[in-house]
Amino acid sequence: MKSWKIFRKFPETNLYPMKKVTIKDLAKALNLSISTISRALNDKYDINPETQAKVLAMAEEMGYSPNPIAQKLQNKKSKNIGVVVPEFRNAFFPDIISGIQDIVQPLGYQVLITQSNENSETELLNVKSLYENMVDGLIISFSSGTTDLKYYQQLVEQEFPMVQVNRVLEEINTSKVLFDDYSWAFMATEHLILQGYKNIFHLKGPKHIVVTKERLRGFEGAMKKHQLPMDPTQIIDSGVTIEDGKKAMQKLLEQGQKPDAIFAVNDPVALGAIEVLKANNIKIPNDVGVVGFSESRLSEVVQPKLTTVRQPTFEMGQAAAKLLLQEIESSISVPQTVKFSGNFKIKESSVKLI
Amino acid sequence: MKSWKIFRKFPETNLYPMKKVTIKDLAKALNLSISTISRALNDKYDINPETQAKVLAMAEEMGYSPNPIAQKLQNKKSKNIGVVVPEFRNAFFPDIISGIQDIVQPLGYQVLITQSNENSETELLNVKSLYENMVDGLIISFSSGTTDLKYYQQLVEQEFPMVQVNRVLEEINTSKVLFDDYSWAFMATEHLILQGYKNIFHLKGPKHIVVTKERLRGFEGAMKKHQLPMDPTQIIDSGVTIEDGKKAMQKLLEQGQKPDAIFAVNDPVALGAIEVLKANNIKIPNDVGVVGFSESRLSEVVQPKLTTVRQPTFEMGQAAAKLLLQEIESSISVPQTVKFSGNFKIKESSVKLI
DNA sequence: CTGAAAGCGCTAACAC
DNA sequence: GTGTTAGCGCTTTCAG
Repeated sequence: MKSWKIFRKFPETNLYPMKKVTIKDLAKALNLSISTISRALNDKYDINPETQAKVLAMAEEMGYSPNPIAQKLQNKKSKNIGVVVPEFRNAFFPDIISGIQDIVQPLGYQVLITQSNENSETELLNVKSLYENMVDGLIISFSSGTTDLKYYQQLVEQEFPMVQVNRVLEEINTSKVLFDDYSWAFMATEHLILQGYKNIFHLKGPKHIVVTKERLRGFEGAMKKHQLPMDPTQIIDSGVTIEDGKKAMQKLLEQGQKPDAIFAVNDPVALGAIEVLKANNIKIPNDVGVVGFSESRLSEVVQPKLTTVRQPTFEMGQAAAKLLLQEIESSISVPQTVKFSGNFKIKESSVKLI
Repeated sequence: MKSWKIFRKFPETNLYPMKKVTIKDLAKALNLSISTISRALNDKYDINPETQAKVLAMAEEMGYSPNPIAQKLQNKKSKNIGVVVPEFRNAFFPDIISGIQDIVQPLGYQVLITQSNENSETELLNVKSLYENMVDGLIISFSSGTTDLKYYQQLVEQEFPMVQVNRVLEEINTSKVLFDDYSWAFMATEHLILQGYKNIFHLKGPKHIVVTKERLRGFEGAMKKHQLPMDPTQIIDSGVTIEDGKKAMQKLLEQGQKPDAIFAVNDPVALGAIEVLKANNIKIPNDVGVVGFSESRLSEVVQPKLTTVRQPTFEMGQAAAKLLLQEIESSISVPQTVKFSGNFKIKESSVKLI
């Protein structure tokens, strides 16, 4: 077993490589007690400035750096925050994470990222591990299939700082950062309607995800507002990947359905649909208009360019981080919900050419 | 300051929520010494099976789970492994991470992921934090600009388990997991040549990255083999993003250059080039052929579909994890280099239509 | 087979 | 101002 315990002494320098230097070593070197060292290092009020200067100098010289493990054991605080996301194959969560880091790093917090592959068990393991490793708080976005909330509920009861982003579970009472999926799905659908499309189909995402439900609701709302006939067959179960989009579109065509527009739950699904449409020689946007919902950077690349709702992922990450820090650093904290707006990128896929 | 110290007692259950239960509590409950408890929990040889059974049962009942922080402080082992990547906006590193998790999780290791945004300072912070938090080993892929290797060299000297993937630094003597960029760049270029393209340009990546150099070398090798004239102006400095590709292509056209094919350092750059070509009404593949190098899932989406080299990212992650575990769990370990092969996806962008 | 005691590196009363 | 001491939760000698 090669382990941390191996520290070879280098005769040339007579130094142990890297941080073997502890507070004790400093104490010995300066003929002071370890508590004095600790006080100096932590800039306590009851330390003689001169002593402190000496200690700091020596610490520098000997390359001292504190052992965060020992500090955690003592303080029950780590200056680490944990992040749990279901996937990062799309740009969505990576961007959120960047936003989190942007806020948190300047304040000296370290971000530990964990990915659950849309698997609830892995997710639970990740959360437990993060928690037991004493992160000061958690930013979490749940996997699509998570139903066993016991552990999470316990964390909440215990007032463990936590905020949910995007893949939110209503039942868990923490601060939440959301995108206003309803309104923007409404708008996206309305855009199609205003462009003259009438027989609009929605390729729907996984059932239990709130985001999915909201986008569906937005779709239905817009259809209703404009009194377009709507039939359950216009809502197609799909998923979140290009593959899912392909399958859904394929099935739709095989069943002889004739949509004149598609509102997809997200961009990858929209792209899958586009691919199938193109393969079947159906022209976009003239035969069929398509609108997506950004979760990736794909919309810019596909031809025709995809009309889509852009979400401020980076800012959502920032918001989540701010809420979490607030909760970590203050004793009272009421769960808040922040809902973000996006913007609508109208491109070729939904504007008929004359 | 809300902190870990807050544990409210729930009168209904008379239980402290979650793991407040320590080895001590178990000892008290069973009237045994803490060392006996520890032995039982750790399945030591010198424990009475019956005692052990009792302890285990009680641990279960009281919902005991060990405090990993305390264990680390004692053992200097954490069953955590740290991962440092420069970015995860492309699918490349996420896929590698999935591969790592695939190997490591079944063995009870937890993966701590860290992202440096191509920033060497953040990278160093991440590594330090991971190291000080006593991960058992590190899988690292360096940022493009990293030049200060002191800290990393120290880690190596200290025989801290470490393996490099993809963004490798020659000077750092650890196991390495690589893709055979040279051969596949060679092959990609040769493919263009065999398709009849002659005036082939290479959109090159960032200078100091080995991967970039290897792909350039492959390009040059193939050109030389087929005795195609090659001029320094055929090698264009670019970057790694779509934007970089656009700029490079734009500049190239503005300078009046007339390539009949492009070999791009990666897919995003290829896509950028394609976009500019299309905008200038240059037909792909007939006027200009394009080949990329997969680092994303974009190649499937663009039109025309992009010929590209696919890298076995998941497997590379697995390999890195295996090497690292080997190093962690055995005392002797000679740095090894594993070089992966990929496969070549020939699509529309490089096959002239007749 | 089990218990007592030391110690991992650090912080925080409590003395002086 | 500084030193002494205890203790965070755990593992590991060392006795018995």
